[in-house]
Amino acid sequence: MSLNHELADLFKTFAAIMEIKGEPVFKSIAFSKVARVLNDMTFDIRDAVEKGTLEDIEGIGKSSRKIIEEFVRTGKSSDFEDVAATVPPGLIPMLQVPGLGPKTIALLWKQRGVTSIDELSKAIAEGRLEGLKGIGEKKIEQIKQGLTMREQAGRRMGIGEALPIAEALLQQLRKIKGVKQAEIAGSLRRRKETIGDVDVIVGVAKPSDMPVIAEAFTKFPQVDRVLGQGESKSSIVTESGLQVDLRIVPIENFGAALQYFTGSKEHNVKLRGMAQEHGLTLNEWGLYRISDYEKATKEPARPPACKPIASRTEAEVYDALGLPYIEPELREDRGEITAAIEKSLPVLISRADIRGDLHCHTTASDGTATIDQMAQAALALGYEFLAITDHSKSQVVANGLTAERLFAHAAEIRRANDRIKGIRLLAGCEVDILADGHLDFDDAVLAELDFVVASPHVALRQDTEKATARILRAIESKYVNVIGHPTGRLINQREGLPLDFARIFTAAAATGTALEINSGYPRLDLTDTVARAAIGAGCMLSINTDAHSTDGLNWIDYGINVARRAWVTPRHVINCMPLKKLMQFIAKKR
DNA sequence: GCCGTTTTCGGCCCGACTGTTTTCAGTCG
Repeated sequence: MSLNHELADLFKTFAAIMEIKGEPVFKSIAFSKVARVLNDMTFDIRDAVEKGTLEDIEGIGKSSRKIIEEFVRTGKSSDFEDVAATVPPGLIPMLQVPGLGPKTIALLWKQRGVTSIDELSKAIAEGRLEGLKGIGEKKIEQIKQGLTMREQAGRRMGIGEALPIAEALLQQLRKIKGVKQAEIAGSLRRRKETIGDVDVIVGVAKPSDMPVIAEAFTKFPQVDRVLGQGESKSSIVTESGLQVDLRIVPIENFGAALQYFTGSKEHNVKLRGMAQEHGLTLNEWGLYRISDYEKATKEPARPPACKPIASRTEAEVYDALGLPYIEPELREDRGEITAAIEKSLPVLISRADIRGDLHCHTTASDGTATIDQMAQAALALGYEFLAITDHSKSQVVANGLTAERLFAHAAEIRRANDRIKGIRLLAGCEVDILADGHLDFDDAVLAELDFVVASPHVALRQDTEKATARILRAIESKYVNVIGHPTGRLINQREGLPLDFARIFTAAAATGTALEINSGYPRLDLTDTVARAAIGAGCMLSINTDAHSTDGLNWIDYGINVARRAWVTPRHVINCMPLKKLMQFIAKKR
């Protein structure tokens, strides 16, 4: 784990301890924010310590600066250790149990001596929780369920699994009578790589339809169990273990609800702060004048009885706050609100900007489709070019090509290129970057190709120095056009190479080597924050599917999602270049 | 604890739901 992440964990734990100790809530919010900032950061926090610029980073103040400085110097924080010593460490994971919050945890600890999840289970089994003030029978049952849920849920689900499930539910919802509009909200709409649960918003014309729809939703065939159902809200868990929360609102309030539940929480906190500066208040029902809103009568699950300034669409809400529309993928409180105020939001890349795929496989190595089939599939997507990049010889399990087979394959790609009209096929290879940075083929072989992707596949547990030197060496090869899945990470499965990105970016930008956003799930490598730092450093990116079948080419959307979260525009991506410009990009490096 | 084109003090986002309660506390997103 990198130093940044170690520190982020420290601040996260620090914040949790403060919550349990009942310290003023804003203190723990402040430290949680420091944790988030550290997690999102793409440079080494050591750099800021050395330059003395720590306090220039938003969210880091005097206290957290001291903690970070001491930690960088000594590998520990005495402030943290002092506080941590006052609370049993087993209490912190208890915060992840649904239904258990800091107040209840403190109560269980002080009144019943419960100091860990295991002890909590035991205490419940032995009936030792009875007689606590504020904890009744139902609460105990809720905690019990929370404990089993936590065991089952474990980690967050990847977007590649969650999105298809959510979209199927959406289609079913749209067919229910009375549903005027239905959209995915939450982190899934922001296209985060993993999600905790799915939020779906439905707009209705008639309030009387709301409970009917809430109930119909709980009867969908893929529902495994119902967690709760109210007037305007239901919560279910699908057979695949995905929690889905449905909220139903009058269609007039749809935009405000969609905005509110899309988040992120941090983005919304900033927006609501802005609203207040204008004498307005923003909530899930709409944007209101504070004076109107305070006088209005309010009922649960119904909009307040006063006229909103904006509520029908998200665009109206942003507009009324004096902002242009902010794309969901940007709503992470990573500078998008400032950019919106300054009218400098990026025009994000979209599917229509992609002119071709530059990394895919055929039956020549481990793909399932032929050159012709892949070419036809690419044509059907409207592509102008496709690079066929089968594996090199080290990838024995993937039927990697020897130099002789590669030459024959390249000749076949070129014949296909002559035969198939309307698309340019590039004869390429995905060559292995070996552990020491050597490529799997020497220059004489690579010189025969039109296009080269170089990727790490083995030795993915190297330290930063070795791993960085390895990738740098590949970047220096004049035949390498793209570094494929640069870190080798797999979501929820493998950390990947701990690269020193600043050095990688400098070399990639200087040599004209593109860095890949691999669209294949669970790769999605580079990640959003790293890709954003890459374009900030002047690098070109390449968004590719690494498809092993014709269907695989459709995964491009997942790579585009990452790119959009990274503030990427078409001019940052070589797949958006017209063919002629792409060929110039390749030629320039040789 | 952090922050500041009204500021170095005094704010810091908001509502629904649940459970345990007669008016509120805690949790969640």
